[in-house]
Amino acid sequence: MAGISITLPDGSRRSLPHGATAGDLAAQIGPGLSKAALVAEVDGEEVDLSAPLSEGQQVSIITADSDAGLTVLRHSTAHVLAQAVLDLYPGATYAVGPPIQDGFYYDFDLPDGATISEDALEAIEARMREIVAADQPFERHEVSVADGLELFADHPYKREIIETVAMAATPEDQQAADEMAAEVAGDGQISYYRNSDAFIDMCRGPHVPSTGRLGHFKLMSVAGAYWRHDAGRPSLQRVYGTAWATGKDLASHLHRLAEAEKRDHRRLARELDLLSWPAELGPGLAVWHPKGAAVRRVIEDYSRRRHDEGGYELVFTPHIARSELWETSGHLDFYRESMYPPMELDGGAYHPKPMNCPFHVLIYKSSLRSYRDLPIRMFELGTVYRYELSGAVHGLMRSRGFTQDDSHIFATPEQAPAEIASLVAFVLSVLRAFGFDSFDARLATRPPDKSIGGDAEWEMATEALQGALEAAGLEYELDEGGGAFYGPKIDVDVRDAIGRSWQLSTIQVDFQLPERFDLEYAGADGGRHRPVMIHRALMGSIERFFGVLIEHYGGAFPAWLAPVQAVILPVAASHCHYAAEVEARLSRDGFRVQVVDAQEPLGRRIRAAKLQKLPYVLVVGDDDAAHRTVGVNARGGDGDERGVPLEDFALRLARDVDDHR
RNA sequence: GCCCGAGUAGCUCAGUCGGCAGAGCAGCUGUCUUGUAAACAGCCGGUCGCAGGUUCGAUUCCUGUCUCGGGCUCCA
Repeated sequence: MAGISITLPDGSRRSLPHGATAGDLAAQIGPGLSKAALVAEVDGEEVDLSAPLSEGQQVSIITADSDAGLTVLRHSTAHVLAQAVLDLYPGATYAVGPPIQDGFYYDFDLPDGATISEDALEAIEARMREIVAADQPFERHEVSVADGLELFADHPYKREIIETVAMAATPEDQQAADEMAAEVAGDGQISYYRNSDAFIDMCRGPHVPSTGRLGHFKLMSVAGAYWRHDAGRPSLQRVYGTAWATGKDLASHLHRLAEAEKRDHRRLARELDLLSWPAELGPGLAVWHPKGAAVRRVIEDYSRRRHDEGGYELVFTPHIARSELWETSGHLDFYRESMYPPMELDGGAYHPKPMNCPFHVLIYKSSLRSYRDLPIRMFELGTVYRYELSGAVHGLMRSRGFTQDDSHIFATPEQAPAEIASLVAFVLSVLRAFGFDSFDARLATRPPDKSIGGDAEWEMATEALQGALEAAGLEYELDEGGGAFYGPKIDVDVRDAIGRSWQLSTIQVDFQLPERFDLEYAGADGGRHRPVMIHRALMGSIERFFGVLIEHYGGAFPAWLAPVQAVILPVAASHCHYAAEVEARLSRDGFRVQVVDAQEPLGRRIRAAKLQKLPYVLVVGDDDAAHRTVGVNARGGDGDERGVPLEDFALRLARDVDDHR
């Protein structure tokens, strides 16, 4: 009897009877794999386990251990969510439900504008568990476009997807169609999955064999979302969920979320008295309390010092400027909706600045520059104001007023590559100083449609950025066409202590502003030439950087950053005098220390200090006063050290600060 | 800006099916004088986010509005 022969990922071959499916193959390989198998990859394409195999194919069985398997699992769970919602809300219709990071969502439109409340999630989840318990098969079917339209006659969003995919006429349609194809099928056929008499969903697939394979999920939240991202289209009810391969993975994900919530900088900002957002100021505007300001000062001082050492010159510029400046710079053209409106006075219109660049350009233009002067590196902690959508502001991470650690480098085209190369190293060095050691970078290249500058310039700049990334040994993603219209850029994200990614740094080459402001330098040939301008924000904004630092450290700042480095606790009132002496001694070296007098029991004061997450609690009593020592209780240490000579502690703290611990 | 949800003491949160507003922590005062994560007692503390409406009466119901949270969009 003739069979077929297929190849496994390890290169080995297997024979199977005609008509055998990927599921049969998994079963032949072993019962463990058969049980774990979710879908298969056949000649590079993911298919259902029920798909028949044919001669000569490359087949690998995908389980939930892989990202691909997990994605399928989440996608299938989204289908179960849709089934449950359509079941529980008669008349509801569904839009799209893709897998996303950590889980999935599904968008619904409920009859009469009804909404799904968070309280309803429990009931939906319960229905989902029934569907899982019923172990319904995901059966794949394919029909023609016409039949598909009929099948989904009651579901306008699905019909729209079919129509968009099937009838893409213009390139715009084609783009929309490509996006939606992920939800459907291809090749003139509409694929859908049926997992009970009552429920079908259009989908390209593949899916797990049956709902019984799912189960480690949890519905998380409800939100509004527009159909096809368009504010003019209906607003849908989006239900978010998380799904994992095992209960253990799910539990650890939920644990991570709980940890992240504990680290939320808005919560810690209040608990540690760092800053607040008075409603009186308006959204996205914070006031820095003394303790937050103390940390900010360390951050800024460090930044200034590094820039001094790096050959930058510090500048200051005002917060508002005439609208003419913003016309010249082009901001009023392409950035107006993010700018605060003008203040009219003295016959002029003044806008708060959304960026510092034009000011630095004017400093450059204040005199004729020679090639001998270049590169000129200007640095400013420049506060800018941007009108962010009210729904977009988020603590320190997204605010309406913030201070950029902003640099603009003016260089000859020949100097630009070396400048860029040193910039990447500079950026990483400063970020590392703040305890970040894991980075993700993106190189964004020339947009295909419209951009300014010559091909040679773009190529030079892009190569320089790329070379800089490689020289720094930084892995990066290529964002083809993702650059600004005025130049290519590198964005650097840092990973924090619990693995989350934050965009901080950006290095952008700009061919535009030098043109717009007609910047020149006198070259060695005596002729006038156009300099290249490089924008660079390293921390991005001091506010966001501080927010990321708070969450990275969970509020437990290393000694060099901590707003209070040590609190000094006299055991009893009789030790207050010595405590003051210790305070004076440590303050003399510039340390940030505080005495808390003995009006409350020692244990209570220790607890209060610990809750403030201070690096050191120093306890001083009779023995210490007699021998000029301190009792040292270090954060994270096991227990306390008694009788530490005061001078030794001062040295230890100094070392911590030097080493950025 | 849009969708959903929430605003009660400085903080975390109860509560009022429309009828004098509650706790813990924090703060203050007193007692205690303390050696490594919460001493004891008492006190203060609220236009129940704001403005209208309905009602004999609104913190509670309705409308509007502001702020916050989760999303969409956008971004440092």
